[in-house]
Amino acid sequence: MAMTTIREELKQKKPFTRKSEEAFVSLLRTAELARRLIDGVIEAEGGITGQQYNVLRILRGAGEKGLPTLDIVDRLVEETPGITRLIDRLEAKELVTRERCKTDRRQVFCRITRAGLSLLDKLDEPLAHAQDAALATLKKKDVAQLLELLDRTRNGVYKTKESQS
Amino acid sequence: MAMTTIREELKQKKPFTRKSEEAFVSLLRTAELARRLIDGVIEAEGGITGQQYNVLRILRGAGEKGLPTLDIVDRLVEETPGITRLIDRLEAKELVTRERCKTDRRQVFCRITRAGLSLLDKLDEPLAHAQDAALATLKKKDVAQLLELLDRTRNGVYKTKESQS
DNA sequence: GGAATATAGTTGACTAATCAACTATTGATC
DNA sequence: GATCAATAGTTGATTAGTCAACTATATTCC
Repeated sequence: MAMTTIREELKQKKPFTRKSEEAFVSLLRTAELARRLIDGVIEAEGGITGQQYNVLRILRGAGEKGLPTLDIVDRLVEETPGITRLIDRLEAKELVTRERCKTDRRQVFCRITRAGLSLLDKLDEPLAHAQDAALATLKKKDVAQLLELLDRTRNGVYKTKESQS
Repeated sequence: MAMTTIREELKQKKPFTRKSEEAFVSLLRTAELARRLIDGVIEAEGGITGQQYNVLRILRGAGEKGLPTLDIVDRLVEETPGITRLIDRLEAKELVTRERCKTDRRQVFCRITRAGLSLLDKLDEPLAHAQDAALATLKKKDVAQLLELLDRTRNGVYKTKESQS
């Protein structure tokens, strides 16, 4: 079966009256499916959630010295106010460690553990495979185009948000 | 300030090694921001969540006879197993009614109320405004292109999911 | 150097999402 | 027409997300 347009997929009788609405719905729907695909792989292979994986990736990128708790939030794909408890869970699984900073005792530095790193290693290949497969029908040029359009969309969303406050 | 690429936005030091990963991250991030923008408008103007709004829209489209509970799930932008309690909340707010079907007593038909319809009416304009504003920098052709690329991405995700099972 | 303010993070209360197990009803099969 | 399986929806238990209030530490500025 070949599902194509967002309208067919959501079984809508009438076409969208506004293209901007159609674009929003399609964007949200596509991202939701992509997220479930990725989270499924992460859960199956690593036993952690997508958010937890995202934190581990950020901490891998941060290296030896780690990162203060709230700096992690800024780098998350999906921001959350529940960062403390998210990291609690990662600490319980011994995938990260926390240590209060000596020069500024308000800050708590988070670091990824050896076990965390090897969990990420284990996930690299299956994730790459799923992502490549999902975008296999898009040519290089198409992916570049998609990236550019998404960049512009984000900037538009930011501007709209600013103009509201 | 002009945030542009996803890499800058998430403060990544190194560029993505795979374009497919970059596309996934950008897609998820962009959709997340779009969702928060839309949900913010819906919450501010209507006092309901984005999911609840989505259900009301579906029931408006279904018309007089309403729709069985589980048929709503298939039409949701973001599927949820919590449909029963989602509709419980809408019923508590008197935005929908439920009635057991007489010919098949397993099914429960959900219908939008007068109050539900007028809440949707109230939201139409501010939502259209926000969506149009967010995509204002994209030309007609760009939006069409974005829609097409998202359609193809969804199909790729579906195929990948199938091949996993 | 002491009061006011800002920053970093945690906690509690509440709401919502998820998964599995369950009830009720209908349809299929022999 | 009794049994077995399928469908429609609900409920309970667990986990996770959200918002506001709070503690502790650091900075500012008179």
